[in-house]
Amino acid sequence: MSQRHTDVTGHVDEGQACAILDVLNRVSGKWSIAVLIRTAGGPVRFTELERSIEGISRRMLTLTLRNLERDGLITRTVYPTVPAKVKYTATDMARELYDHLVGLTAWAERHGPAVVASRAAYDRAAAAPAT
Amino acid sequence: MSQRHTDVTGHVDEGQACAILDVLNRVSGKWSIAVLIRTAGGPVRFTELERSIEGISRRMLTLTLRNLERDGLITRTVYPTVPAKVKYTATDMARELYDHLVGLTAWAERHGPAVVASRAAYDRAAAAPAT
DNA sequence: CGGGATCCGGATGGATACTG
DNA sequence: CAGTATCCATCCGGATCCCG
Repeated sequence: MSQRHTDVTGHVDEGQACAILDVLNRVSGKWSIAVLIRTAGGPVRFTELERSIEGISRRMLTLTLRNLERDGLITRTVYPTVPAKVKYTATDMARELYDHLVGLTAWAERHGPAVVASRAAYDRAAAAPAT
Repeated sequence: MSQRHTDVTGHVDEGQACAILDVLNRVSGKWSIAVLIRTAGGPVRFTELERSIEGISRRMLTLTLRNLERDGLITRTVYPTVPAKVKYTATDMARELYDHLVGLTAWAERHGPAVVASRAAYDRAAAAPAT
């Protein structure tokens, strides 16, 4: 993992793809990023997340939190009060990761329209009869 | 899409997550990145890809290429020779995207071990009996 | 050679009812 | 409040056969 992945020609080897794919799979879940965003600013409670994420089910929120916690991207803190209280916070590692993801957003904003257009054109061509 | 997604406090809104997720889903396929890497250097033939990607099936290669083409990330060129010949090349847009993905690799290399460790610790704790 | 069509299994994600 | 358990729909990816 500490070896270089590019040679003098700038060519990239297969390991590169694996590394990228690995981190990608970690956050490519439908809700992972939403959770990361909301926990990056400090501790947030379960219900807070459930209400703010709009559309997420209890189950998916739990699963997402579990996976992120497992990977060390968020920390879970339980307050043993009478009505149980749990807060989640993104770790520094996660915040750093998120910064990189923001770089992707820049790309999305620059080329998003082009992608949409390309897609529309492609679909139109595919739907076009032989005529 | 051209609006800013962060306010003065640095807080991020929901649109941000959608934008990231959008581009993420585009390349999070199991083979997309592998194809992108190989086509970034110039035109590559279908069979070339099939042999170099090792483990990919004809179907998945086709599907991956189709999706990337649809999104305008690769261009497809058909040479109407007797045995049909087709070449694929990553577009500039795709190369730019790939550059951002490389940034994620840096993160993966820095924190990969930590993630693996965290995961192992988590699993060990989960497997531990009540004793 | 470069695909398309079909079938299939596993993983992913959603809805909801139940619980400490 | 913060989950867990269960059931179900969908999608992704693989294998295989067929076609121009």
